[in-house]
Amino acid sequence: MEDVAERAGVSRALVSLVINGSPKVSEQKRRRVREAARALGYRPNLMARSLAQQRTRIIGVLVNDLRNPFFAEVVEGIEMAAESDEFGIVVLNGRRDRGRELTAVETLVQLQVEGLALVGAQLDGDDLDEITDIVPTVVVASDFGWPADRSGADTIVTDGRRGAELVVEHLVSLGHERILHIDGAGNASAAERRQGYLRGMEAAGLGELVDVRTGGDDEAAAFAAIDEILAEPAPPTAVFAFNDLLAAGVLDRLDDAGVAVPGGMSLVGFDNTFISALHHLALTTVNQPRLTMGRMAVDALLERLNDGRDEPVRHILEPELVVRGTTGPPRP
Amino acid sequence: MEDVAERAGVSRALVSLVINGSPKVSEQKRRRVREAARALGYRPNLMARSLAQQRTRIIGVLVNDLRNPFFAEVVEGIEMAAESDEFGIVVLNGRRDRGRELTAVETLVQLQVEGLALVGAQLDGDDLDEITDIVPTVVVASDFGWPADRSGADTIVTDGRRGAELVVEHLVSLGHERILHIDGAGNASAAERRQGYLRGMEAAGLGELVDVRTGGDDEAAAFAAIDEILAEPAPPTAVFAFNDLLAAGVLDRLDDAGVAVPGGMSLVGFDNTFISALHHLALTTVNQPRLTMGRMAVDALLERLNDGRDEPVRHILEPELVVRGTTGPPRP
DNA sequence: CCTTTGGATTGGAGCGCTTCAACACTTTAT
DNA sequence: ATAAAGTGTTGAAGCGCTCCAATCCAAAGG
Repeated sequence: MEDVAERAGVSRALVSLVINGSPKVSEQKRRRVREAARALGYRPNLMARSLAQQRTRIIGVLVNDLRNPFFAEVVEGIEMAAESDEFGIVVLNGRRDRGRELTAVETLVQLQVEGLALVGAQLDGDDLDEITDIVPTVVVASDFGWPADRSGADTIVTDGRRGAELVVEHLVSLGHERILHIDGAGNASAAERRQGYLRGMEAAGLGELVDVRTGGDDEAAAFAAIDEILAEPAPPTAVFAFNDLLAAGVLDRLDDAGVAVPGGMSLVGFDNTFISALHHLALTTVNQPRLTMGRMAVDALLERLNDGRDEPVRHILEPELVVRGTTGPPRP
Repeated sequence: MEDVAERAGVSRALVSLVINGSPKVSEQKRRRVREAARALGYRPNLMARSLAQQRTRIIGVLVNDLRNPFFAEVVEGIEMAAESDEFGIVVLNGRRDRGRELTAVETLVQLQVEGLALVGAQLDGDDLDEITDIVPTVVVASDFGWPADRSGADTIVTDGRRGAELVVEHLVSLGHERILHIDGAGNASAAERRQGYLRGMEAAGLGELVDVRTGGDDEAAAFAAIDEILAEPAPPTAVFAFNDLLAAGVLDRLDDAGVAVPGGMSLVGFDNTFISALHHLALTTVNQPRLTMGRMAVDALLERLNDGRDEPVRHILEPELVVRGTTGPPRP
């Protein structure tokens, strides 16, 4: 910067003004500075700038698992929204490990991010509590709910309970009764969906037939559960899986076992990732508006940053059932 | 930091030493500093540290498209490798837009990243050339090749040409002759694979039957091409798609048209993403060792950073054909 | 007892930038 | 003509940290 100033015959301060597009600089000097900068290949040091400015214009994003297309798309939504508000984002990947998530958050905080978006985080309420004290935080696509969440974090979720109810209603309307739920185990959204399933079953008068098995959040997690139920005397006629990835795993296993879908078994996923749309899978699922969620997350953060909002906010989006080819009437 | 020093009754310099785990600090003071830091909730400012230290220990990652699971996994590989070498990474998403890629690189450079990994970048040789002058760069999963790449960048790729040859050989061995290639359009790896296809066809004495159509890199890109060929009098008996995503799109379209796979048409993808492994797709494809690629990318950067290597290096990994269920003998 | 030695500690300069008060110079009002 | 009010420009302080050279102190050696 020194060099640029010298070459342009001005002070360092003036260079700074030009770089930052200040209006109060004469055209002439502006040109000369621009030219000198180009000639010297000058690029401002973002670290130094942030330090001096006392702000970074960076939003930190912690994502549960980058390989899950659902999360990847939420992140894209956040990225696009941030970009339009002239914020940058730094994405860190928790890789499904709470410990890693914790250190990632620590890194982001030390990086001085101005806001934090936790996408599908596995942290617990205490963690969240601490984090919120340090930096404006929005929780996306996972719900700590009350009382776990006594923090000041904002929340952007699709209503997992409602989504699950929609699934059950759909299956019931097709005539299913023995509906199995393979859940998301410890996953942050698992509890909500499980609850929705239970309520849906109750509401349909199927409380007796409730059956929940432990799953997880990827293809492999479903195998054991499916093997189990197929070995039983009266297997369910429909399976509601925690998410699309899991559902894909279920489909594979049913395939192996020679069970037709939906002829022998109906199957529903959750998230409406592009996978479910592949015709060969044509998975009935529940849509979550990912891009909107990203947008809302950034907006929530910005309201705190710019408008000084202080009270936490919860946005609960409506899920939408997407009926495709893996659901049909129960086998006789 | 000032406050911590005061509370612990030491100088700021000492606090710095403790935070950075210097061995030359008495146990007693170390404890007092630690305690003061905790009591005050002190967290070092990474920006300030980097500025003072004149290094960031950050590797910048520019990724072509986060939604493509292939890239997501390469990024994970880079992340894991970086982590084990005590580097952080900052991931920016080009979202398939060269302009965005350019500004992303600019941002990363200004962030003072110590190395740059371009994953599937669409930049051209000139761009790359400029970038390499500024920061150590490794190109992963896309190959600019000579002479486009006269830069000093390192390259980590799976041999796309060889991979494509393997595909053709496999199809030929099954008895196919009319083999169509739907390419990756402007995608950075498209040229290599196209070339491999051409060479494979030539080698099999099928030069006359070569047929390449323009595709892209996601599901939708294949639709037009498939509609085209199905309308022709003598459609091919096998399709080799640029990547798995594209292949999934092809599969969908064939499905719509009532063409059985592999009965009516054989189909091969590329990348061996988890999608191809889904039994319902069971896509024959070509594997790329993603985690290894990430590891090698980081190693390449570190060799430049630590060992002062100066000459560009090219690592070309062996692709591996993964035969699944979408390939079989041609229809009669 | 005084000097050496070596480990522990500290002051202060410096990293590259922003920003604010102060200054120089024009233009306008009086 | 002089004061007042702009315009453009600059010097210097400060952002939070690191790190070097200098200093301090206690133990060891003579």
